[in-house]
Amino acid sequence: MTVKEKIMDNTVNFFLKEGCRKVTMDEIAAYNGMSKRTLYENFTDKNDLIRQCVLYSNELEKSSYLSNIASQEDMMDILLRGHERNFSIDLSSMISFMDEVRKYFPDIYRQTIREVKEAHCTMMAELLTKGQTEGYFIKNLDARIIAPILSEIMKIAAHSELTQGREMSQSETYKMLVLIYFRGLTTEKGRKIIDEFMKNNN
Amino acid sequence: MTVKEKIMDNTVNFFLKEGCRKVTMDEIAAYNGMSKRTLYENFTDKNDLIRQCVLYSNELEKSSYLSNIASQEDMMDILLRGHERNFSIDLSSMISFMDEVRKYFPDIYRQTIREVKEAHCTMMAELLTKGQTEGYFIKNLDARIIAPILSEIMKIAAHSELTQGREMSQSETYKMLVLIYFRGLTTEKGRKIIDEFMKNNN
DNA sequence: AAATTTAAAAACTATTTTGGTTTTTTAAGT
DNA sequence: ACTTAAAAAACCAAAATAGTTTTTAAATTT
Repeated sequence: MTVKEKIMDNTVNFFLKEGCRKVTMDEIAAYNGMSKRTLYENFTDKNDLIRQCVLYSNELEKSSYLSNIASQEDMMDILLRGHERNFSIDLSSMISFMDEVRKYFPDIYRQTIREVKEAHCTMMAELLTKGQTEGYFIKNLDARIIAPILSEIMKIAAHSELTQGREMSQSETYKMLVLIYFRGLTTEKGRKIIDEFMKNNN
Repeated sequence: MTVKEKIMDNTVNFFLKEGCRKVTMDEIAAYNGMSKRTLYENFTDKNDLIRQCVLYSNELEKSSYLSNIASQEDMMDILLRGHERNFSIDLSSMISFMDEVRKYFPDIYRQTIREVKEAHCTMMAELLTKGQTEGYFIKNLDARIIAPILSEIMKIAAHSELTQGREMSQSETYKMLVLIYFRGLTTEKGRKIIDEFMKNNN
């Protein structure tokens, strides 16, 4: 891991905790245990830093995805394991980070986040197709429509007012939202596995 | 239909088209073909007008729902017919109207829209339960969780950036989002009907 | 141990952002 | 049409912050 990567790895976490708008370069330098000078030797300015952090976290996600695919695992395993991970981590901080970028760094948003989203949709589409060829999902689905819907659905559980003021947990909501949607995509074969999973996880 | 109801009926449409924030009382009076004086004889102020318009449109929806229920129709018919209507009307204007109320008339939002939403969720929950007792939906579902999720899901199709910049229609998106989610809720019996419907509507 | 390199700390400036004030415009209500 | 209240815009001063430069300290090399 290069110095630059270390900085990005560190700073992404900082951004997720504190947001990127109100965080100052002094604070970032302090958080990384270095002087501003060193920071500026690695990144031309704050925009550059944020942009590269976004790209970096996308790379991490992508490589995790690739290793999942490469492992040639069963589609349903990938799905349910990913699902378990998704509602254990704090998706909402990532989402509000993204929202802040859109609002206060529109250039970065246009250039970077859009393509990150595209990448995400591409992954989803590939997974979907894999599931179809393995016989878990019904055939008459257009991946170009379903994939962005999936991205959107995942966002709601974390983001919306669904959980606020009600007596349901985020993981409960996530399950009923995402798992039920996936159940809607399944064939008999896939449904069995999801129903089994739900039986063991309620 | 009383004068007051006529005004509300008219003004709701106006609000849906133009929003309620920037529309002036002068414009509303003109739109209704009356003087401001007549308007103010029926509503104490703009807040009152907006509040009553919200309640009125909710009443309309509710009575349509009640007549559906009263007709003792098959659950799946209600669902699929309602679904067809939903993606033919312009849900998005209703949603942005609601958003404007939340933003600029928070008092009305707290007092009125919240209970409208509650009413909507109650209807959804009732429909869900009906569907369960009729054997279309799986049993192990908590209506208090599913109902608000359904409301939320319907919003996405109309509202989000899903349809923007992509080559898919809103109705296509709505179908793949809402119908697939419902499909996820179904038993064998309900699934047959949805699959039949999808076969005839693609 | 002196010299050299490296990076942190601190100091500094030039922009940006923010908070508060006044003026102007808009729109409610009579 | 008129009055009044409230919202928006324009404006300014003060604070905060990005980015640069200088100084200090510590590690490394010779």
